[in-house]
Amino acid sequence: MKRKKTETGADAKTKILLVDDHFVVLEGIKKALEKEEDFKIVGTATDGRKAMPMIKSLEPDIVIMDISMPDFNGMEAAAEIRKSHKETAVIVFTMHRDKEYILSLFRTGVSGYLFKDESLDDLPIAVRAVREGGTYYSRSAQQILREHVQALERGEGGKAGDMQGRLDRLSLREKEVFPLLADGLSTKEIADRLCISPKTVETHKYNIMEKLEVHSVTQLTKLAIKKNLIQI
Amino acid sequence: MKRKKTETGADAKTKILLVDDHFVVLEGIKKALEKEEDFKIVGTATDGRKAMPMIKSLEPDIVIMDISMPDFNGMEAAAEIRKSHKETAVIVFTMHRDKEYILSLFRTGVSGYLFKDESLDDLPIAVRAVREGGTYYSRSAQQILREHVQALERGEGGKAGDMQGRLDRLSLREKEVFPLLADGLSTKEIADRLCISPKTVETHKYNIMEKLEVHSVTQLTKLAIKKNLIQI
DNA sequence: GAGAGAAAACAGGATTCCCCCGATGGACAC
DNA sequence: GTGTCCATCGGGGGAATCCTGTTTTCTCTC
Repeated sequence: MKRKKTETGADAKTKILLVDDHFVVLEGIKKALEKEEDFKIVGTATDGRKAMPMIKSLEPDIVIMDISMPDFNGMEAAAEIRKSHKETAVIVFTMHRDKEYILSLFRTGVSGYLFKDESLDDLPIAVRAVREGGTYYSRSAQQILREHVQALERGEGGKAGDMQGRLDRLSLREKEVFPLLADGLSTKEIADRLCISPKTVETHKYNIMEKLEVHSVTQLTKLAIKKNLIQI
Repeated sequence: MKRKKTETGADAKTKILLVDDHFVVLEGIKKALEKEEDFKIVGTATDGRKAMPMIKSLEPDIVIMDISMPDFNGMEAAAEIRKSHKETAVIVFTMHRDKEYILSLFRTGVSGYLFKDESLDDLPIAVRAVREGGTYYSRSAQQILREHVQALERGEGGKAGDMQGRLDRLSLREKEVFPLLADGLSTKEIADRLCISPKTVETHKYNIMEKLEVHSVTQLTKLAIKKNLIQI
């Protein structure tokens, strides 16, 4: 994504949308970015679901978002954005140092990855890098990526990240049903929430269990906890 | 803790120490409090261990801190502060809505409890309430406390209300069935393993769910993980 | 632009399991 | 010996399960 010089004719400010379920984090990011004159925070949202229509209407250049959020998490949202709004770049800003996350989000094509417990000074730098069409992965994230590539080059990885691969193979809808299921909602409750038939939910459930090769909901729960899709 | 009118002679500003492992949260809190003229943020720390000497040297009136931090978490830090620095009040600012946490911290005598996903506007209000010697629990935290008190008044909780008490009340056989259940074994599998009828296992299951006041196996799973009865 | 493929939605139907209640017999209590 | 708790089992209705289908709508592909 190249810097937009349209709209105002001259250098338009980089439009940024913030997505995080904690207000305090939204405020913290705002504070770090507001002093930069070439940025403009066009909106904030507290989960992925609320963010999607805002991306459509506000057309931000960059979305900065967390991974763990209620209702439609960062993994799902990132995939959706990369699919439906290719002009919008995604910077992930999270506490999760999980290799699986970083690799998975790298594969879906997020442009940046920074950690909440690292300095905020990197954030404007990351935004500028991404605005110019580049990427910015924090030192730790980079290191994890590098180690993975090196492992692959040593031929250790052939089919590594086995479970993550299986998780990635879930369809969008399945990724939506999975955490609800793992959190203990009944077929009917999920059906009501998604406004579909219980029979459909059953089918999704069946397919999810097939794809993940598990045979009980509790294994699903443990998996979801491990992947931080639900909280304990 | 009454407002200090010492030191500067006139109305001294309320001295506040912030403790959170995420810089962005520290910045967010700063932003929410800096505009208040009667507050002064005297320092920040990223975990409980680093915070303790700062409390000793800076003598803050109020410490605002998270629960989950590396090295010396909020629970431990709160207890230590209440023990060694009685003049310093503690406000917990966290994402954890866990009843256990709230009750436990209430017992150790923290003065405030607020959630990260709720409005930041409450934070200055809480600080003022605590400064004047009062307490401030957010709506949700209050509700959880209230429910607990009401349960006690109904005589439901001799000493309980907390999950450990309920766990203790499980019979021997139930304690045996519980982890198997939580680990995802079917009724039949458990029956085979214990050499009893599936129907008996069902009854145990029913009673366990009653005693623990949960309504799905996944909640059982989460509980068992939390109590380290099964591995993820 | 025809065809292949995946995704999402739903239905049928046999089977099994789950939820809730009731019942029995043993142990220990006092 | 009457109470209380524990472990054991059964019944019945309703829900979930496991497959196997069908339909529609996309998106690639060639």
